[in-house]
Amino acid sequence: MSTGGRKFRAGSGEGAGRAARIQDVARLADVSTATVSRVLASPNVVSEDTRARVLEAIAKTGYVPNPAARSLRSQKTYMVLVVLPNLANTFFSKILSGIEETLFEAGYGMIIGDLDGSPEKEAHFAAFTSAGRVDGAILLNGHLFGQSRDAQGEPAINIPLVALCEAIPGANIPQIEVDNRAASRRMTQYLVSRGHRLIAYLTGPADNVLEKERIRGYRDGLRAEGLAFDPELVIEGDYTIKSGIDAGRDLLGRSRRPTAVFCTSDEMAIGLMRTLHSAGVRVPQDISVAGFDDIEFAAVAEPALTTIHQPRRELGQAAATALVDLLQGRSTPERIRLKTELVVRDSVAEPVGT
Amino acid sequence: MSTGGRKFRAGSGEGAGRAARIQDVARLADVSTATVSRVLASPNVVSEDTRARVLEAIAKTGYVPNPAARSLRSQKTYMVLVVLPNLANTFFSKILSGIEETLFEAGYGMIIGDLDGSPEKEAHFAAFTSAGRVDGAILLNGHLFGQSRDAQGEPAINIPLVALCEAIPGANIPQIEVDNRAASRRMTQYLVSRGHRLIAYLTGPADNVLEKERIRGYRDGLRAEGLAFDPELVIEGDYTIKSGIDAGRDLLGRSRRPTAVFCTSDEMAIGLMRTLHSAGVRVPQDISVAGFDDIEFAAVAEPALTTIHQPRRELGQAAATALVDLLQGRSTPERIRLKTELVVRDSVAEPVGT
DNA sequence: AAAGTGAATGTAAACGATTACATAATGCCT
DNA sequence: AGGCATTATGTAATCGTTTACATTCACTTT
Repeated sequence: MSTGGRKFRAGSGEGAGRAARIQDVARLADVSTATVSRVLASPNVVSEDTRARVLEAIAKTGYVPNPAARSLRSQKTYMVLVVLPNLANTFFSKILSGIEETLFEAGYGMIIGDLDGSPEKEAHFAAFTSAGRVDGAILLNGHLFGQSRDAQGEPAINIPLVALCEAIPGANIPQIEVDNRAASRRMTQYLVSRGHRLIAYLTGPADNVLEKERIRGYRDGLRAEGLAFDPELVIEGDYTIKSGIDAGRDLLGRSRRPTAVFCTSDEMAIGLMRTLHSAGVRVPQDISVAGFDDIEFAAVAEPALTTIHQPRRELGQAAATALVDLLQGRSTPERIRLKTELVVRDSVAEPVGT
Repeated sequence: MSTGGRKFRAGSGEGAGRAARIQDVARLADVSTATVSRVLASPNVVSEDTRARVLEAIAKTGYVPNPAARSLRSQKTYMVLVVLPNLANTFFSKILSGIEETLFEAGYGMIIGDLDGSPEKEAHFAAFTSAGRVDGAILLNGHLFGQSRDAQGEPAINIPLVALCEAIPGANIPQIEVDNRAASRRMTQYLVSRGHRLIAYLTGPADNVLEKERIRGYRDGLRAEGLAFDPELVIEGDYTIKSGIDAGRDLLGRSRRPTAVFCTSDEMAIGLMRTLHSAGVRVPQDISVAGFDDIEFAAVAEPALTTIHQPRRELGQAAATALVDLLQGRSTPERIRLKTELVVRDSVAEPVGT
């Protein structure tokens, strides 16, 4: 068979008849379509034997409700949009997994909106959402769809939203996150406790709410230990391995070299370690490196990375649960904070001469 | 504000009126709804000034077509399902990125179906698909939804499908993949060319079509170099870091230790290297390790991993393009093969004593 | 000038469910 | 026995599009 035209939809004639409709079921069970609908939506209101008959007819016909019709009438889509800054980022995969899992159990589908740094895409997903293609959304990007507002001053998007990981300032929506500030402080203090005095800080995008929290934690930790905050020691990255590599170069070019680097993502930490290693600088003997997230690769990096563990799957689950609660008219806490943990591995040691 | 009940849908009264419908636009532009619809679907058939008037009305009302209604009537959803075995697997992220990107440009949304090893989920997505919630699907899992068939013996799912990465035996659908066999052979021969004679092979699930191809390539390579295939040297994993770690333990326990290990995923290779390193076995001096995929972490692993590069984004794009072609009634090649490349880094060296 | 053509638009019937409202049947109470 | 809940079911309007078919009008063509 060559490259001829291809269509997979069943031909118009033939046996493979159209999918069964509610009518077909109704006819077969000798009831009205309303009853069939009720059997599915609120089984308790229809009598036991009718229900049995209908269910049998459903099984026999292989009936599955047409979602478009259902959605049109009931104004629900049973779809949730998950907006994230960068799908290719390892950090998100397990979170997505957790979201998907929970959503699935609740009968919702998940649509992924990968922003990938494009404002055009953001606009698209905003339109997508306001067009009613989803019942709700989980936002991992710290934005509120450009917060456009319609003529009345109402938020343009008025479906349930949940902010995950990154709080959205001024948005009156539930937030699921970890205590970034506390975690960051904890790591900073740990580094100090190991004898470090000159601790560089490799941050993600600085305008990031989450990063603002973390850098606060870093400064908290410094202050608590009686150390001064030095802006020169702060380097801005974008969470990627590459930005870790670049930061490493920057650091190596400096005369006053820190004895430790605290990175706000494991990927950056791993990239950084790569640069250091290639330059013959040993981790942790010459420079200690700490990460944030505890992605799978952190444990198998060489040296194994000391980092802050984020419960990624649980974060996803919590966000999805909150959203589903909202969607089903239940209440949900304003803010959910999950615990992080400092996991000590091999990338941090005492600096020489301490 | 405390944890009270929350609903975000706009209240029934008030200004924030319902979204504009096609009726509203039609009224405003003083045309019929049919004309409005035509302006959107086939602008060339409506006269220039009418079109202008309608477009203005659309802009003024902020009209966005209701997807459920559109879908109900036209029997299209503009949604594509992507089924994959494990969302948490790094290998897929960039593929998904490529798919999403291409789908997005063509005006399609992407729904992710994470199988996560659960047959229950597979059934769910099959039902989901046959319920007409998506126009097509990309299958990364090497299965065809349990190939259930309806009474007529027709395949249960009759929408356009595309198999990505993993060919689906017996399924008459386009396949997008790399030449696994050739790639595997290439790596094997490279290993031999570096002086290895005892090359262990860490495979993914053995019933996997893709793995069957790869192990063939491994045997091809061995044979071409005059070496015997030894089943004892084959270890089965599941692509994860953990299975690499386990395989490492297995290997270390052996009396007849291979000088090189070829792993069919980078994640396994990295896990394996971790175990070796922890046991004091040096890579590549004591044992060489090769991977497959060339994920981001391969380049920054320690030592940097010699591996087979798969064009992941391009694979995703190709699959999405093929599917969109199908969806729009165009033809698409039966099979698309993308090129892999052997990327030589630092994890393979000559064995001592060669 | 009658007939035929083509372009632009309108009319109204689908698409397949949900659900407010109406109706019928049953049992209970006084 | 008559009225009143209560329960089970049916009737039909509705959701917002798309699109087959009909109509109108302005030109050609013979």
